[in-house]
Amino acid sequence: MALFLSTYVNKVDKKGRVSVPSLFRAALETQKFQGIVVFRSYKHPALEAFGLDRMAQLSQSLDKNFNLFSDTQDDLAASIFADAQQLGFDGEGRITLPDDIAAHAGITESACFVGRGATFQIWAPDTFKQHQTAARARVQQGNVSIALHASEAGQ
Amino acid sequence: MALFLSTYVNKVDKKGRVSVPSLFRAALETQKFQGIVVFRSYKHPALEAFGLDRMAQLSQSLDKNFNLFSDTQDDLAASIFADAQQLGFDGEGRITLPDDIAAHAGITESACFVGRGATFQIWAPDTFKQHQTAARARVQQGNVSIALHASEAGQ
DNA sequence: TGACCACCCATAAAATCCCATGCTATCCCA
DNA sequence: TGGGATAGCATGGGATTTTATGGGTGGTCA
Repeated sequence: MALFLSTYVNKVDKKGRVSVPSLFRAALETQKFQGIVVFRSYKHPALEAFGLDRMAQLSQSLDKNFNLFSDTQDDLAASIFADAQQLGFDGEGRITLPDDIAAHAGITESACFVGRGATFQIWAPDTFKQHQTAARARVQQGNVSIALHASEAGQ
Repeated sequence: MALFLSTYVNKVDKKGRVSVPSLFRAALETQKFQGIVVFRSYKHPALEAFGLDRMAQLSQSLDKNFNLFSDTQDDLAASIFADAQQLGFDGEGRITLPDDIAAHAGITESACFVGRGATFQIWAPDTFKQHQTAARARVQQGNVSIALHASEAGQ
């Protein structure tokens, strides 16, 4: 399964193209569709992204557990599928960000690719810097125990 | 499962390369990705490190239920996965420490690899010496419970 | 026709590979 | 037991390749 780590800032050129970081591409190279799926985050001024395989998985899980999800989550899922776009890599491993999607994240000159394990996000660099600082502070203040527990359970 | 023991100090060359101690490499040699994952410690001016397999497991354990909706997970992901870097070994078993990561630990000329069992840490040698001395002093003062607690929590 | 898109090629910077060297610890044999 | 040979490891520097980035071109579809 794909694993996305680290943070990369790449430039967006006049045509709206951005290089997807090489290691992210490597994490997806076993998939049939050479590209990514992107949709607007409902919670942040950012984009959520991952491989097409995972989108198929998400679809299955929602389908199977139809009754288990709340109406809210159901609506969320629906909006995700409606909003999502498949963006294929060009020969150099770039994608072209559609305008509306880029606008939601405030992306203009450069885009920040943020690994989140099984998925990643795309932010405007400045916006992400603020978000990350705040998130790190919250983790330091209280919820470290969860992180340590998960880490110890891992191996 | 990987096991990291003992402490080694190795030099960082002009290009930012450091040899990973041979026994640490041996502990990872069964893994597909020949290299390590490194991220900034929350508690110390040091780096946390382990194999990619362990990171994948951590990702899975956080990801079990397609939890796109949890705030806590959001913060954790932003501070662990986004911060982590995959550093591959070169032909001689070295990694290249990125500047920002090295700066967090104050590493310049040499790096100190500290085995911690399933994981290890990377410190600036002097900083680690002080840290170790301080920890020992706490024990000598009789405040054993605090010392033990600190040690268990991720020193 | 004109906007858009999928390919193709060029280039500079950065990461990676490759080979050489010295040191140390280990082995081997007299 | 001593001393030379040997193998593994850390280290250094040059060469090569990958990556990100920029621009061009021809085809496609409205």
